[in-house]
Amino acid sequence: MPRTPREPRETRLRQGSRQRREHEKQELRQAIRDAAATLFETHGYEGFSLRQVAEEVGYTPTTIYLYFADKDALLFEIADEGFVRFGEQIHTAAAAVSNPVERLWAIGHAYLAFAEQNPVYYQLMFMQRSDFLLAKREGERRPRIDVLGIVRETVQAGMDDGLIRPGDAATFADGLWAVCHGIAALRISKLPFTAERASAAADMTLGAMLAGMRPATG
Amino acid sequence: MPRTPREPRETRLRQGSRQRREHEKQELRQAIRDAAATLFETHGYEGFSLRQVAEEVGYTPTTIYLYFADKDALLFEIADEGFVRFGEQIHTAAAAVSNPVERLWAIGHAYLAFAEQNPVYYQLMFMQRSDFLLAKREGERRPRIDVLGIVRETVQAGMDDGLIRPGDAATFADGLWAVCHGIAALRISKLPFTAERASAAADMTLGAMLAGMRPATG
Amino acid sequence: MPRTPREPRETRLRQGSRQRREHEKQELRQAIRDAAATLFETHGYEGFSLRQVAEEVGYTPTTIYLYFADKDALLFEIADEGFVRFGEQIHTAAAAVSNPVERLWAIGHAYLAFAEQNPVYYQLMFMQRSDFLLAKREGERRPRIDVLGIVRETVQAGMDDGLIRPGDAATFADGLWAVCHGIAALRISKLPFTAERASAAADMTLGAMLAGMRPATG
Amino acid sequence: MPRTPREPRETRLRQGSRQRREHEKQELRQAIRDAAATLFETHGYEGFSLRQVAEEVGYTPTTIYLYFADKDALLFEIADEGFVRFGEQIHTAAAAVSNPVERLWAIGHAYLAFAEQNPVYYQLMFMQRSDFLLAKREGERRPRIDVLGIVRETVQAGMDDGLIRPGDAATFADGLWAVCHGIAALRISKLPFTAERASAAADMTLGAMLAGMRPATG
DNA sequence: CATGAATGAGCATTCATTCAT
DNA sequence: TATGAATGAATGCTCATTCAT
Repeated sequence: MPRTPREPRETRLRQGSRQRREHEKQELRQAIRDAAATLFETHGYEGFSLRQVAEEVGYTPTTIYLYFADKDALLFEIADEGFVRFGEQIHTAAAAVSNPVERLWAIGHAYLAFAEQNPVYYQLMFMQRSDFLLAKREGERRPRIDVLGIVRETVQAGMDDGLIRPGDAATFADGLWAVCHGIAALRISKLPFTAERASAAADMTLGAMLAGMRPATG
Repeated sequence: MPRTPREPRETRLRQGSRQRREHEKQELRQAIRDAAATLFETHGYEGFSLRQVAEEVGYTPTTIYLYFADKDALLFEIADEGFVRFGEQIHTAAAAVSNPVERLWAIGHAYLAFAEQNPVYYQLMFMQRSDFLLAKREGERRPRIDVLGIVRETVQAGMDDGLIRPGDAATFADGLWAVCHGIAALRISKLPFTAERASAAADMTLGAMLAGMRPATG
Repeated sequence: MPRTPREPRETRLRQGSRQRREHEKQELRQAIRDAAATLFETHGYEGFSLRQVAEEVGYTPTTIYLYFADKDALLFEIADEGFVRFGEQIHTAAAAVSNPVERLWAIGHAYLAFAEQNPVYYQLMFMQRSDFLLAKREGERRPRIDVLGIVRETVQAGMDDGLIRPGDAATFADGLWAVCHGIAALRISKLPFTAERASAAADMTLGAMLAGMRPATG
Repeated sequence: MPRTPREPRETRLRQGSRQRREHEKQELRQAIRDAAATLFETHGYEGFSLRQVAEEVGYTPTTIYLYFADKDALLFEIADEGFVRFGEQIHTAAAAVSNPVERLWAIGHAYLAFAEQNPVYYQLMFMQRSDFLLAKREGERRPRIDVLGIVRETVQAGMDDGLIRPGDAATFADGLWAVCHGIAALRISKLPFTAERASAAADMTLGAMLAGMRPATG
């Protein structure tokens, strides 16, 4: 068996060490994000400070700046992570059904499920720092899924198929967004909306808009 | 850098105090509230500080504490005033029409008009400090109008009259609230929703829920 | 003896107390200025911080802001004090002699004496924060003496009297200023200029400009 | 506020490092010095930081310490370079004329020209860090030209030739230095001295000292 | 009723420097 | 030779709040 030429030992070590370090680095980076999200949840957007994040992860405030350029960059990255996850979940839900109306139901439920399960992210993405939503960053990492675009297309398809009363698809999509956002926001704002009550209101409202089609899920 | 040196805060305060004699004793409380409301509307929730309120009314920060327990109490009164105005506007709009469906249309439009015209208040009341919504403070002065209750009753009346498809009136009311809040919140969060687009989405969605009844107002 | 009507005791007390307080206030204010000047001398302009000033006077950094609006205001006030003292000393020296050339000698010596005796002030006024020199403040306390103007007038008088070779009085005045500033600045910059050496150079140079007139003072 | 989030410092550094391969090993020291000088000229004394220098040359801050003991050492080299250039320019100007008085004129103008064209250097060398002027560091590379010595010798020659009124040559030289430094410093301190006004004052004053000899240049 | 004086906690950010690798 | 990770010390400034008067 021909001996596979190997890198000298030292090089291997160095590479291994580099990988490990890179790994540790990514871990701390994630730890910072997590701590930030936690604190964000605890103290709210206003009472969220880099110092506390640093203390939470057990590092000096200065250290945070080794991983994130500034407070905004950290927040943006959290939001960005949220956008990606959000887009994926919506996309997955939408892809599971083909009938336009059922797909809109699915999207609506996925939207609300995301907000329910990730209130911190949702809050940052759509309530506190909605400016991130459109911010074009230089180093934009992963392409974001255009949720509103998907909804519009689906609405248009539904109208074309005669499943949805004809009208302006964009406006209809906006309406769907508003409904979902309204319910999510009321939930997050800790208004006296139990999950069940929110769910009932959502089904009721979406049902009215989608003309009595039964929800695809639950 | 040739920055014109500022006077220390104290001096600035003293100058402000010259303007104050106009206020009679008991009017001070109201003056504080007014100044607070103005500043709040100008600087928003985060940029709202007791010191600035004090400076604005021409009194010492300490003095504020003679009239309000703390910053939160003052903030609560601002919100409270918002709730009162909000309730009045909704009530007025609702009282103008008797047909239940038309009344719901009217309420919806009044709701959105309030949010559009008083975004800072709306934000405080329903987004930033929604905990105020139900908080019963000792100093609660005027009884608030129970908007959601009115909506529920109106929905129930509509169902009773056969104008609205039978169902749970409370849930229907929640749905209406969610629609309105969703649109208001998207507007306020500066998402790319022009007033026109928001209006169209509102009419579209309310229209779907209220089964094609025409809006009472343009 | 008619009893001089007196203020009620309480009022007298209050006034006394107010005066005392005002006095204490002015004392602390001066203490801050002094501490600032000291630190400025020790650490230089760059290494001069409000926190250190606070520590020096034994108060919290916050307290400084009760007396000065910000760092710049404190520095400005120190410089301002310097300008006043500077102007007075120059003016006094100038007023003591009437012959224009002797007066210029006197002014020159007074200038250098001020710089020698108040290096911190001189440095702030003419080297580090020369922007203060022309800054128009709202609350300008005392009118500053226009030293350069006096020099110009005196030069002009000297030229009119045939004591100084005819020419542009303003340019001549600028030259005198440059000479004095040069010597003062070299001294302050701790260049290897003993006081004697500086004094000799000053007399030599002024002597050349003022055509062999003997210095009015030592 | 929709601020485009920055990359963390580390990432920025890594990008810079791509450009670096061009530097050969031993040239790095010079590269650092060059970058430092540029940054120093751009940001001035206070705004000059090792991190920025490192970023500029595409290396880690730590690396700088392999070439320079600390920030001060790097700063010293910048000043040193300034002293060399300064000495060369003065020397060149002085060598161009042989008559002592003309030579002094030439030196004076060269002095002021250097200050005018390299204000940041002049400031560092003669105002901010005049302690460097005499400091003998180990790494002192090129012998500096003894400008003051040249001036003294030239003055002495002028006195010997009967062109300058007899007196102490060293004191006369000090006076010339003071005049030039005064004008340069007033210019640099941004006092309201236009270049023309400074030039006129210089010619006036030097003229008085050098007894009416015409300037060698312009 | 109102103030003046003062505080302690907090904030984002930058910097020079060190140490193990 | 060079780096990556981390730190500790600063800085200017603002804020809500307290306490004695």
